Amino acid sequence: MIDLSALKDNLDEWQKALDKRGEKYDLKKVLEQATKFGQLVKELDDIRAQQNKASKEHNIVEGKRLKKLEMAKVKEMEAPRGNHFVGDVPNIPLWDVPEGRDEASMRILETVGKTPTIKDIKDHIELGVGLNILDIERATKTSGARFYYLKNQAVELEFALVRWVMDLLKTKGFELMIPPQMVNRMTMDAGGYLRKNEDEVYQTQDDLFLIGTSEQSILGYHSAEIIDVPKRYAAFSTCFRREAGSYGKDVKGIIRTHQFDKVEMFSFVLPKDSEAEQDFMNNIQEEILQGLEIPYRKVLLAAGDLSTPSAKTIDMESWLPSQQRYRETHSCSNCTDWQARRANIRYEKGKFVHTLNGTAIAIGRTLVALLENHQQADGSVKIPKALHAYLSFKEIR
RNA sequence: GGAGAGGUGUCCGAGCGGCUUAAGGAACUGGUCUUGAAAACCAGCAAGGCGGCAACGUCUUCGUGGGUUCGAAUCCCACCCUCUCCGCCA
Repeated sequence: MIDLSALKDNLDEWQKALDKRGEKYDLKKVLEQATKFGQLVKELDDIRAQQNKASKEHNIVEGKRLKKLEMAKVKEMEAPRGNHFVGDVPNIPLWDVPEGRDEASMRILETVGKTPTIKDIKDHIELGVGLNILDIERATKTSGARFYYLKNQAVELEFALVRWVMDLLKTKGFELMIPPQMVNRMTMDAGGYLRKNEDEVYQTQDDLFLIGTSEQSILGYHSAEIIDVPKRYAAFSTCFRREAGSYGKDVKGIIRTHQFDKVEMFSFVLPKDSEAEQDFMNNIQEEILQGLEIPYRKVLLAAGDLSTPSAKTIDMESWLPSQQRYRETHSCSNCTDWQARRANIRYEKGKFVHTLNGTAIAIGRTLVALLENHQQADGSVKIPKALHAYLSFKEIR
């Protein structure tokens, strides 16, 4: 949630920044509605004060009169929410986030690694199926589109990747975590993944939601607490995404699926440290990609591509030979105080922390990049050196 | 899933329609005393919102959400969670 008192002082500036997202939010009206709501709260408080006094004096007649007033006021307050509700406003993009959306507007910050020259490029499906480490067709039988079975060396490879990354993050000062993969409504909403994003998450009949990223459960871990910062967590979890609205996109293969495993980094920091923390996370992501010997580029997302809670997002896009283009495998967002306000996480009384989240490794897409970039002419795949200590084989064939 | 017992401030714990402004302990903070510490004694001590420079005022919060009532920690309904026992289970 955005800071209303800060909004008052920065109305024009914030409106300009928010407009970069390309969505229409009228902050002036948001402020007006919030102010009006604040007045109603005050009026209600006054009525209640009188009413409490009357009850204390056992003044039944006056009490009855005030109760009617109170109920009317409550009704009045329930009505206007909606149109310009402050809770619906996404985070305000930081100053250096470019305007617009999609490829044309994002800023490529850096391109690292030499893209491999491969004759007769095979895509990850052909490679994976040929090596008997991936089965998508049978997953369609059991579960439908956008699911897959990992098999044999791919399974070992996943465990090796997770273990390698966890070891690395431990040395970087992260606490390791395996969080709940279902969270309640309050936790999901604090993260910013309900309301207009609700069709993206799976819901159960018990009003629990399957997490789309462990970001959601880690945020909730410290909700309503005053904590010492910085605090850093590295969490392994399966992630579930409905992928509603992405019909036709990436239908083939395992680039966009309903379920995948991921190690996520999450930091709670002082407001003044959040920019540096994003650099810190980016550096780790680059260390991981370099360790995997995958060519990548670093991209500053445009405002229109930001998720609701994010004020600034930097992606790492890995080279995919079969598509001859870079595709997102890592993402890192500075959510400033937006999630912390909703989850009520402070570093001292009345002062909210900043939260950041970043992919350490997302198995599905990383597997795609690994298979395709390290494929050999005979259909086998070389394993990068960094993982050798974690595996009993140096190639998949 | 079944049966029973519970969920009260940092913790323990009383309260079961208006004497609660949530008793009483413990812990914590300050003070007296002491060479120092402990003990003893005195005082302070929940969080959040709103108004105010402040003193202060006011509202909300006794697992959560509804309801009854002028008035609810207390009564009613639903749900959640914890503990004990049984069943089931990786």
